[in-house]
Amino acid sequence: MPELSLRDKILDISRGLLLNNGYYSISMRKIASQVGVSATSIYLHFESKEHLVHTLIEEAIEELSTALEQSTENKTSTIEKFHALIEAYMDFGITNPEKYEVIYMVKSDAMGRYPKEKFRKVRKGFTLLESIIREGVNDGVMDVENPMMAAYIIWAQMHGVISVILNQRLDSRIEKARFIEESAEQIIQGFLVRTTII
Amino acid sequence: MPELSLRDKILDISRGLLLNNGYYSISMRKIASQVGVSATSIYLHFESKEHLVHTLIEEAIEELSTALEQSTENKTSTIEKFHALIEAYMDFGITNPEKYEVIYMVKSDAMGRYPKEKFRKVRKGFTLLESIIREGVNDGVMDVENPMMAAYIIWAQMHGVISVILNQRLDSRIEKARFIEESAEQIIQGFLVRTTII
Amino acid sequence: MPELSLRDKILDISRGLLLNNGYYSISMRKIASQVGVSATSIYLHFESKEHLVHTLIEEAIEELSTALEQSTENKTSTIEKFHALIEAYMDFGITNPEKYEVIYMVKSDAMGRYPKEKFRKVRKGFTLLESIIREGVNDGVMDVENPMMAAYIIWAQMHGVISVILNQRLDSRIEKARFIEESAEQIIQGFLVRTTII
Amino acid sequence: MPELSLRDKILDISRGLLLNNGYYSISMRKIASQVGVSATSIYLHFESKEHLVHTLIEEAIEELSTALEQSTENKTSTIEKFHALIEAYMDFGITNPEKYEVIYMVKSDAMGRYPKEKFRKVRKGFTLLESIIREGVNDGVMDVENPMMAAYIIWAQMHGVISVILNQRLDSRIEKARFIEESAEQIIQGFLVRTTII
DNA sequence: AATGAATGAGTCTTCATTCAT
DNA sequence: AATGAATGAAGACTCATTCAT
Repeated sequence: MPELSLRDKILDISRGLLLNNGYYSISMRKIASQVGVSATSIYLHFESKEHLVHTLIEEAIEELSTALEQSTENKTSTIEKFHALIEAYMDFGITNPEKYEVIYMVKSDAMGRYPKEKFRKVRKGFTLLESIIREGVNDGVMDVENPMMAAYIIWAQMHGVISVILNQRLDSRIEKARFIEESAEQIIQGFLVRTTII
Repeated sequence: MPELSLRDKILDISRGLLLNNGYYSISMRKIASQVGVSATSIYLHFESKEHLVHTLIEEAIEELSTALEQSTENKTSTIEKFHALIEAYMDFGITNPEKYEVIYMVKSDAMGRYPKEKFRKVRKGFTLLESIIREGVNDGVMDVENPMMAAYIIWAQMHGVISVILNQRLDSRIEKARFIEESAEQIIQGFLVRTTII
Repeated sequence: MPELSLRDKILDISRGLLLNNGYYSISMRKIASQVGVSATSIYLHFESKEHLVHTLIEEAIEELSTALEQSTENKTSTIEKFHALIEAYMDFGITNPEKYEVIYMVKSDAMGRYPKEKFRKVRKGFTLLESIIREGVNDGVMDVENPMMAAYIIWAQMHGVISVILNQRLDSRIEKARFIEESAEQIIQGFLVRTTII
Repeated sequence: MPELSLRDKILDISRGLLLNNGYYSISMRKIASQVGVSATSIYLHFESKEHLVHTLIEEAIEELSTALEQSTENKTSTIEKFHALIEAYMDFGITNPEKYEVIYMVKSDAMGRYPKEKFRKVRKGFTLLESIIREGVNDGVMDVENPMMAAYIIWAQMHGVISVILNQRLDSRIEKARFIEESAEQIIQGFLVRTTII
């Protein structure tokens, strides 16, 4: 039974607290008190609040990135990869709300700018999507003029769908699972060649 | 040229500051200092920080709501209305970033719950979209099973597109205007009947 | 139907508010808001918060003083006067809690020292008590060595009884009216000559 | 010579400041500045101003309670106990003005209600007085109809005497010590059987 | 590896008072 | 006689951080 290290406990609690209200919603005291240690102890693992939050962001990016890469690994056809990648992204957002939102906190003026070079890793998943699209175009299964643009549009749409769910903006009459499924389908179909059956 | 009233100046500055980090990112002091008055003076116009933010939200909702309604007023065909509504929404988000984001701050646990009855107005624009879709289905120009679901998907997609832009996540190689245009087109096409020319 | 003047309304409200928590418990704003005028308006009648409170004290002292003097006016025997004075004092305290307590606020460091010369009027009632005692000693009905001392003791005892009641420290099993009555009787008897019947 | 702990210093200073004007007269800032620490430091020992004041009240009640109990411990006759208890109460009030007054601050609307169960301890001393009176009645040395009522009257009278002194209302021509002594005697005599020598 | 004590700066808010109208 | 706008000082309290142990 591997005990969570203090460092990881701190990250866990912080991530949870962060969800509510961004950078300002967490305080070293609150984290410490929830973890069950003194506030001072946090400084043994993170040199500042900013460092702590940066770590959080870094790990979330890393995890999302990995999830995206793995999703396509054992897929062969382009369409399958396309499907898998989109599903993986949506899945990550829905099942890891805190981690997903943390990635989108980077912007905040509150904390010192998140180092750009670290942020580049987010683009890895993005590049993957782009290359799948290119592949699809080559294969003749996807109908896209500008693959990079398409990748951005897809990403934006997925982000919108996840946001709506995470922010609990969905009408109660709509079933979450169906909404996700249909949204994904809608996004995907928008970029496939329309095979019209005469 | 009528001077902006102090009340309006306060709202303006607050809206700007709010962009950064939600409810906690603004402070009465910061607002006051930027406006150029004492912190106390704010209380002559707003009874509390919460009241101030609620006012901000209320005004933003009102404005978006109006923009959406007006957008379809002088349109005749369903398709035109559909186009117009989507364009109006995207436009509002892009040209009024602070107001757009303020509307999406409602959720925050930080401030006392935003009164539900006021929030209902947001849904007005939404209902408008839904009814246009129903109209389109009747007219045979839109291919939609569940109009409410479709409306939500459209809304989510638009929100995603706007978010990506407002959060400056767009690659510098992509031109903003084209991105908006193509995204809108993509969203719209996804719900129209595919008139296939054989 | 003589309308209360604004000045008097202010005094009335202030006196009520003062009851709770001394000098700091009232604020010009609260008074103004309860009276239904702007805070500024108070300054048309009182030059400062201190002046307002001083006025309150002055009027309360005046009123108590008058009540004590009148109580003995139509009494003939010394014993009757003694009884009347004690009853009047207790009565004033019980029926005018705010006024009674205001008199005892003088001490407070919070406001500028209440001018001593004005405070002297309190002593008028006191002197009256003392002279009645002297009279009683002369008449042979009161058994007192040092009249001034006796007057102080009587006064202190009455103050204690009133305080206990005003501060709601009385056990609920004790009836207020009986407590007052018996206390008064106890105080009085303590200073009368014991006429022992053999 | 053990240095006073910061906690105790804070309590000491607070008690002194409290004398002036009740709950509102003390401020965390004032206390801190007099103690010579930052205002923040107070919060290391007391979680709030209310908690601080409650502690003050609790300790004062405790101390008075103990003093009263001890006063009668090595006394044998009822009269002795009666004397001792009254003397102890008066003594406590005169020698610990701040502590005495703190006990009587409980009422204040300003702070959150002082927990009733803690306040019950005040009544312990009171019950002691009542039982001594009952004993005296049994022994035939005290002339009292209703012991509880008598206890309240005695308590009220003592409180009056102490208040007069603490509020510096005593005429300068009257010697404090004699006033206390004579008041006590007056109170005591009022409840003893009058042993008349024919 | 961990903590209690300490603090300066900042949080929202209330206060008495002034001034122009 | 009355007020709205304005403000500096002060209120309780929280924060991130440091330091000695």
